[in-house]
Amino acid sequence: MDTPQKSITQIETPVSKSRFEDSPVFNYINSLSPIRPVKSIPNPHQFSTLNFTSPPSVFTSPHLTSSHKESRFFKTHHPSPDPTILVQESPDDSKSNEEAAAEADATTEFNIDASTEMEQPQIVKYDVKETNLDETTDLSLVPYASPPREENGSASEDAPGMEMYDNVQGKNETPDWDRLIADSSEFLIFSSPNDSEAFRCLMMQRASPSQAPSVMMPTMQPGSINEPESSNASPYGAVSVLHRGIRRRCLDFEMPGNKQTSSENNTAACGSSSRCVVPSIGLHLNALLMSTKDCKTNNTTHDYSCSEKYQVGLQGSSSTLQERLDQTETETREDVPVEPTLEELHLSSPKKKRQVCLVKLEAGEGESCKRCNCKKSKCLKLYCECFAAGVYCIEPCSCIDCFNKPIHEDTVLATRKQIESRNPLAFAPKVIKSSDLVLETGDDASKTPASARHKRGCNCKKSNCLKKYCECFQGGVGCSINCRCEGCKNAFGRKDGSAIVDMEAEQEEENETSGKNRRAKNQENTEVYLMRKEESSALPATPMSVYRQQLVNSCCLNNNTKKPDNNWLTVFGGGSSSSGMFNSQYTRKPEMKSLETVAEDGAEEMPEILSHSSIDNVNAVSPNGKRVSPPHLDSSSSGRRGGGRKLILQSIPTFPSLTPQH
DNA sequence: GAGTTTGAAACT
DNA sequence: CAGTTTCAAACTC
Repeated sequence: MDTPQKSITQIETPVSKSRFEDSPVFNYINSLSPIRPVKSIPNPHQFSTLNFTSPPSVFTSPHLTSSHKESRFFKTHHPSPDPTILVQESPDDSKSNEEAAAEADATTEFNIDASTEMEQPQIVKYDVKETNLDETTDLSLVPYASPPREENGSASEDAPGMEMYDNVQGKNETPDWDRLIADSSEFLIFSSPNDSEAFRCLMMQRASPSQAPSVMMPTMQPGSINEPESSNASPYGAVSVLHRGIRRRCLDFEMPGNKQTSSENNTAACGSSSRCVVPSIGLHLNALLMSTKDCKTNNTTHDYSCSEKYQVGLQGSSSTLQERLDQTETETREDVPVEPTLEELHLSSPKKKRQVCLVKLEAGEGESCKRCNCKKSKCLKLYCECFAAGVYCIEPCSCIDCFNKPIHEDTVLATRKQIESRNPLAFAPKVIKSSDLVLETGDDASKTPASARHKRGCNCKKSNCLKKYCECFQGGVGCSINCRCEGCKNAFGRKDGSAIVDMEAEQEEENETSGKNRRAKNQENTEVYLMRKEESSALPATPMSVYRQQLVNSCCLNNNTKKPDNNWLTVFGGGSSSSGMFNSQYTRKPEMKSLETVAEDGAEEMPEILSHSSIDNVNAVSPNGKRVSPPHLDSSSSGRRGGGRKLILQSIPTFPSLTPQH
């Protein structure tokens, strides 16, 4: 198996690059398109600062194979242009070459991960270009990838949103049409940034294929590791590097509104709890699968929500990107006031922050709000929710002696690696949230516990799986045969396979033996349950579903080329990488075919397919051996199969072993 | 907010 | 692999 290093070497080698560009295929492709290849800006320093000795991806995780991170790397970079950096840089072309070079270098550091030779030059070019963005440009409006386009590109009118690129980007560059198209669709996501940064983040995650590795890796640049996070004033070369790690984290949670004023307080925004509102992308697919709930929840409890605008945007038929852009910008500015409210809500006090988070979490936003309170684990154990979720601890965390920070990257990586070696699935989503539609369909599947399952099952003894102590319950899924719980009364589905119980009945039962407080708590649980149930019914209508599929697709497809083994992890972006910090989601169009083909039931189907498969495989490959027996919880699956839904397991990309291939 | 309970994670 | 300890979240008062 090719090591990333190998690939990198190949890629970075000028010879390799030129060879590629000179290849008949390349020439042929060029001849077919009016688009002219953009030569990378000659930059002698381009790779000079590269540090190829950067720690093995923590995330060694197999998905890190360079072959997977490439394509959209620049997107990862782009969507989250460090506002700080931008501010520091000259907004116009007056920027000195030196600065540009420096930026290019910084970018290149990121690009180490990239392995697509073809993109190499473009990446560099883009980034250099990026520095020329008018600082007044709302970053949120800048497409992840702002493919530079050729000066006289004649296709501008044909491609919606091209004007946008013109406005935002400089010219002279060749657009990568494939990317443009893809980006356009993604860009639409931002149609209403304020409506749901969660949504946006989800997409960012999706659009940040290399996020996983890059999350940590890029920040590992020498000299940056020990750089205090507050060192905004340091030369932006270092800052940019440093901030990349931070930004990664911030990015995921950063709210659109923050972006707006990013030039002023972007740094602060990084520490802002506002991020916490958003489902951290890249995180466990659980969050993705529950994402529709996010919208629902947001609609009722927050100012920003998933509105139909997304649908409009997604459909992309009624308005051009530019229009969407303008609208978005307007909306973004209009919604600015919302931010403070949320901020207040979250920052007023740690406790409060957490509470809000909890609400979110309960609503299914998953790890996005992970905030720990670790005191002894240094946030380097799975006890730490942040660490477990694959995200760095952030300011709102109340942890003590925390090592789960970008500056301790090495430690984090090492620890993570260690944990993964012990249990490759340690960082995989605990709950494989499948379609909640099961509750709705009414087919035999509904007679069985939710198809979603806790990966390993719970082991509750006293909570009866009715409290959040129970991971199944917390994950909003029913207990399964995998669970070793006692007295299971999981409202989402009992271990014994009985149908989802009526929460109200359960409630009554509980109330009879509980005091008021307890009743209130149960009410909370009930709400969670009901919300999820509601979500089920609304699932098909939510635009999120579309993205869910995209996300899932990326997750799956990205690992498509991996060796067959551990399908489950493949599905989830590769176990460890399913989490924000280590997540790797790539989009490889050609590889999407298989899954798309499978997804005959539409967007909603994908997660389910994956989930089912996942479940099967999870148990099959359970590293700790605790749950190696084939799951029998698939009575639901079979039921669904009978229901006309095709679950083609073999179509699911395989998953590479989490441990480095030898 | 302090203390208790709980069950996963880690350890032996 | 089972038993025990540690840990931090969830929960209670």
